[in-house]
Amino acid sequence: MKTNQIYDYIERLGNLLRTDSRRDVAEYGLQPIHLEVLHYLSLCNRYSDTPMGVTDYLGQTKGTVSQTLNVLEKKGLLNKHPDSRDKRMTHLKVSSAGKELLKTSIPSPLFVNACEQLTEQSQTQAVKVLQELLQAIQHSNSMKSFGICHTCRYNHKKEDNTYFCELTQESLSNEDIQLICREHINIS
Amino acid sequence: MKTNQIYDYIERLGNLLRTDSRRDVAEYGLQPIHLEVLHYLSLCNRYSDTPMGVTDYLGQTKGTVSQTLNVLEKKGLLNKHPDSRDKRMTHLKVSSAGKELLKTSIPSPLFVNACEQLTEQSQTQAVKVLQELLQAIQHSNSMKSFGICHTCRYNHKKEDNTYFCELTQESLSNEDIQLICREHINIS
DNA sequence: TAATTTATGTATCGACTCGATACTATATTT
DNA sequence: AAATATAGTATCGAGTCGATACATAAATTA
Repeated sequence: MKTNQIYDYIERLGNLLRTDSRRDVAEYGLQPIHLEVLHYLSLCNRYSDTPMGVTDYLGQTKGTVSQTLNVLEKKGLLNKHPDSRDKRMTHLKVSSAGKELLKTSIPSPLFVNACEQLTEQSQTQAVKVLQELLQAIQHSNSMKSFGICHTCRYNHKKEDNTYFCELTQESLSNEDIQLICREHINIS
Repeated sequence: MKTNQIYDYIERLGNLLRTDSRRDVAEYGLQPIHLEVLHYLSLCNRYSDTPMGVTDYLGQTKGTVSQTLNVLEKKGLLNKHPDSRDKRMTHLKVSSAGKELLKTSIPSPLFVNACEQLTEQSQTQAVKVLQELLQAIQHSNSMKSFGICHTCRYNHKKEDNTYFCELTQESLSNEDIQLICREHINIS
């Protein structure tokens, strides 16, 4: 069992990335959490781009998330769009300024420098191992997985090469199925 | 290049661990950062157990660290010992209550659950890959490595099987060389 | 030796996160 | 139609964090 070693490395890496992120976004008057929210919103699908989606993903309370979103909106990094059917819901779209910020800050320059030093083989192994670890954490603690449609139980490929979600009963495009979803449940 | 994928996984894992840690230590009236400080102090050697050591490790300002340490001292999780030679310095020792807290909280139950699901081979690979990644980050950004003596340029094994640090010019015991050091510089 | 510079650490302030609580409004269920 | 569940907001207090200013001790230099 190498639990301790692995934990220490993950904790250390997470700390370094967070510290670096703090330094990086300070000039925009932002906090690490703001960048993480934008990052999530840039990756998730239309079922998941709501305050509750962010709440589930980041594991904070909805009140906290509400405040964070207000900051992002005031800074013009985010736009709110009321849902047309369910008037309780709000969809959150990253603005062009927000996308610009993400482009320069994620992945952090610190991290890009480092990854370039690794061999292609090491990188492939890293992806595999990290994915395995993340899935183990999510599965053994019955957490939401926030995966993409490709690995989701609800996703069906239709004869015309488009996709269909059994949960929402909606067709999904090729772009759709590459986004992460808060309703995602692993196939296996 | 899998930079984006690897970054996303590390960020996600770091977030999950941090969120879990927040929930975990809340009942003691603590924050994630407090546990991280205690964790560091439980792993570092006598050259590194000072407020400046913590400052370098966590990448915060010394003012911030000073406050954090006061909280830990007030809670009885930490004791301060003035250095006998250099009167500017203070050594920080985790108290027995602090050690007890660490034992139950690190690694987090969430993480232990997950690691037990991984094969021995996966764990070995994880350690290897994460170590490689961490070293790449530290090296390509000329950061301090905070490694243990075994991998340090300053460390020499003597004929009687004890160790000697060329930097501090002091003998080191078998226990000493398993602790992390803020002066550590990789051999290679 | 004396003066200067550097290093360690503390104190205080303002901006901000975060959770808790209370609240409104809309959907859904009974 | 009434009760309940869901999505989101508003506000408060405790606490992090960086910046600035400050005190003391050590190291360097003149």
